[in-house]
Amino acid sequence: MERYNPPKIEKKWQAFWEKEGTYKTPENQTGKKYYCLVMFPYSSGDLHIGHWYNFAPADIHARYKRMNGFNVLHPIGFDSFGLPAENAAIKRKIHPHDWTEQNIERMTQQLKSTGNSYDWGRVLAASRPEYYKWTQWLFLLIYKRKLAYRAKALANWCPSCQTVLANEQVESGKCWRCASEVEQRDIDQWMFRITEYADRLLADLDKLDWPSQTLAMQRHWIGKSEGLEIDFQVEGSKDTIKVFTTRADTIYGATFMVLAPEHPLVAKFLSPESQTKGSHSGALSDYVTSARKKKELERLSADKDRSGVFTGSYALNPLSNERIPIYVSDYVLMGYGTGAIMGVPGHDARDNAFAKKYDLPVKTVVVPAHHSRHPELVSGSVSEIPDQVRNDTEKDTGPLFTDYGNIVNSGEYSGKTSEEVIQKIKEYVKDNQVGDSKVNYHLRDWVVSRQRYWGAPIPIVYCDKCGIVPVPESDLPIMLPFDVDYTPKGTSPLGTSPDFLNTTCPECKGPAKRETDTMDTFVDSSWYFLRFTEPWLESDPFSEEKVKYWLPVDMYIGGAEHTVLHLLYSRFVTKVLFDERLITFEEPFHALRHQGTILGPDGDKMSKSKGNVINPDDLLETYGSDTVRLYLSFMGPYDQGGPWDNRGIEGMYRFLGRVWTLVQSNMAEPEIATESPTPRNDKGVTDSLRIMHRTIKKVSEDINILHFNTAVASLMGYLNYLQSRKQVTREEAVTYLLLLSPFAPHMTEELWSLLGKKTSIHLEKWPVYDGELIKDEKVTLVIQVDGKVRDRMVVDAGLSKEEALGGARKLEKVKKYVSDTNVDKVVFVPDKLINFVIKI
RNA sequence: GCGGAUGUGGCGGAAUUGGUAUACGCGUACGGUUUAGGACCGUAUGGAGAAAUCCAUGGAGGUUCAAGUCCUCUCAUCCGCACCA
Repeated sequence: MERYNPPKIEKKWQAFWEKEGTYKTPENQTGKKYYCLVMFPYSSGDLHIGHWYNFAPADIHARYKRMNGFNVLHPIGFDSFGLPAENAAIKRKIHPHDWTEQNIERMTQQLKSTGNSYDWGRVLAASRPEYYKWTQWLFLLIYKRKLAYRAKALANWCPSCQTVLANEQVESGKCWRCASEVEQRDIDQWMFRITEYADRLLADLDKLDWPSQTLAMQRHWIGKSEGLEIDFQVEGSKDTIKVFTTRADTIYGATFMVLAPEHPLVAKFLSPESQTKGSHSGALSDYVTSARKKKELERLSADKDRSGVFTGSYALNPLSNERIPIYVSDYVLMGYGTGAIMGVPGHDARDNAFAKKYDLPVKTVVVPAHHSRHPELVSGSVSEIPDQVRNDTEKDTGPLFTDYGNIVNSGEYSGKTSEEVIQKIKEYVKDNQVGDSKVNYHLRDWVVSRQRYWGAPIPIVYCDKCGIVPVPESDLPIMLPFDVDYTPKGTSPLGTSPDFLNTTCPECKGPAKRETDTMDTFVDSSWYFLRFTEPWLESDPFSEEKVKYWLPVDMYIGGAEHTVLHLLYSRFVTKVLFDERLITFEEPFHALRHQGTILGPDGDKMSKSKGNVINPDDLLETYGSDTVRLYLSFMGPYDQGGPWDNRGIEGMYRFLGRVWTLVQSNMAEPEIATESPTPRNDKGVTDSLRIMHRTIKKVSEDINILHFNTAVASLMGYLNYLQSRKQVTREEAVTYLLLLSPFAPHMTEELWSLLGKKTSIHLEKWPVYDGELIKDEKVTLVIQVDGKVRDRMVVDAGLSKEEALGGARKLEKVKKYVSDTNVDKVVFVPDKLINFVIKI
């Protein structure tokens, strides 16, 4: 018998599969389908252990589905546009295109060495014209539907790299690359109107089989909040200040107003005519200037210290008619709501802190509901929650109470609940035209333009006569020019290519200039799952018929870091395509799972500086892909990850070695190497048959729900059994190899062929278990007295209560505690336990 | 602060509907095999105790004949978001 030599057999079978097209996606679109997708990797040129952990278990799942008769689509591709290519280009003096293609080449080799069952005929790369042509098409479609627009928007700007940064490239206010402080700049940007889909994106989350934390994060990101917009009149002026509030019930507690420094009215207060009114204008002007200059980081870190300034003006509360001072403070953000708030220090923590700092009055208008029987509170005759009716927590917070409760000190509204008063005030402001209902979202429109080279050019032309003109679809792709100066200089590199920049207007044929920004790479990845259904298609981005068959994705597996952006953008794009009637579904990913994070052996996050990085290429050389796949499956729950254990992987190698030996020892004994089913003995089902069918059941169910660790444990248990018996029938060997084949595709293929099989094990049918054969004939009955285990009895399954009791009472250990007279009652759970409950 | 999770041997972790806690692997110990080491095979392995037994699933209560599992409170760790009015 040859020794188990993974490098040799793995290369052999990888070549075989490629030659035979073993994993080619079936073209017939009849029968059940299964689309198993992993998040296509960025073409970094290095397949790290995190990729393996994402891809190998996903492949195990896909293989299982394939063997269960599904038409499986399990593709791979490259998310190959993006900033690192430009950085590499500058650093290594190699063109981003060449760098990217080299990386794709190298990663392809690495991916092939995993043994994953990809259909290599379907590889796509976002940076290739045949793909980005259709990304541009998508842009045009979104533009046509009036969901793309150009507007000034604040962008993260790195003054050192001279470029705009995406939000995810800003780490606590600093550039991820050079750690310079990031500035906010107003730049003309292309935006997608994702906010128009906010409600649908929120509502449809309920349809999805996604991890709860992912759903929660998307809900939070969309951040729907329902409230009222209410107008406050500025005293002695025609101006009104509109505020947004979700707590209209607290309006009688408003003792001041706050405007964001960027609020349009602030400029008015600074105007010469206003300045004559008071002495506040100098301070106001200084404050506003400094607040506007403040960098993102400072504003964020200023959360403890409330700063602000009085404008000198007053506003009138539309309900109470009270006169309240107007302040400016940067704790109010222009970007949310109306950029103005009513300050309710009795019932909002931030307003409370502000009031304390500037010595503004705090007024209690809501009291906890459990004090509602306190007559003074109900009548509204006290201005604060009396100490004697406060509980300990409330005493700590002083006059601050932020929950809903009962309304006091609020005129005709006193004595009602918060909910009732919110409703009443809504009616009041509508009737009197001082406000209306309003829904706000935290979700912002998606800024899709990037002032960078390595991305898909935005297919727009600027013409002096015709304005913004979309490029006709027939002119796509707008090729990314090769010969440009892509060193960062503050404007888009595409502008340095005159051939690219200068064009003719598609409408008037006059001279025009192209848009020089490229698209956010998240646009590339927002639709790639559709393209996989027919990546070679030249006439369209996808065929409606193929997409109808394959989509939505049945199982989407990838890192939790894409929980918000990629997954939200893909959902948005899918809904746009649905509205255009190009597809028939509204959600792209039916089931979603995230693999956990693998930590270094020391339990820390892997990093080069800590030297705790596990390199899969080294593992491959030592143990082979099958061992790595098995280890990744076995190390723990898939969504949990955890520290790498160098000794653990040794155990997996040993396990495979034992399988290797055991299956081959069977072949040396032809007399038991029969393919006929294991015979039943006279008594019925043999142990070996029962254990086999139980293993089939357990492994099948576990792979189906991605519980790879317990599936492997059960395969190990079965192996231990077979090994203890010291002989294996051919049927057992065949079944064992089939069950193991998704985990260890190379070794099982080798042993399969050594068993004399001529076709690939991976195209075989998955074993089916027989429910009748897994039932026990003998069961262990647990005998408890007062809930404590005292003994056990092995009995025939289905034994009656009477018989079981009779047997149990004869046991010595039971007799010690149980007499004929001291039993209060007996609990009997068939085939499980007897519990004697003793009289007290 | 808000949201989502997790807590079980020396370690990674198992455990349908509440019903044998610690499957499987790692490590360790002893034995076998081997010229030796490694590899391999076998046995044992939660803690205390001579034993009978008792104690153990972060902690404290509760429900139940019975709780890792259900309920209440609490502590710790991880992740995400965060001046969102």
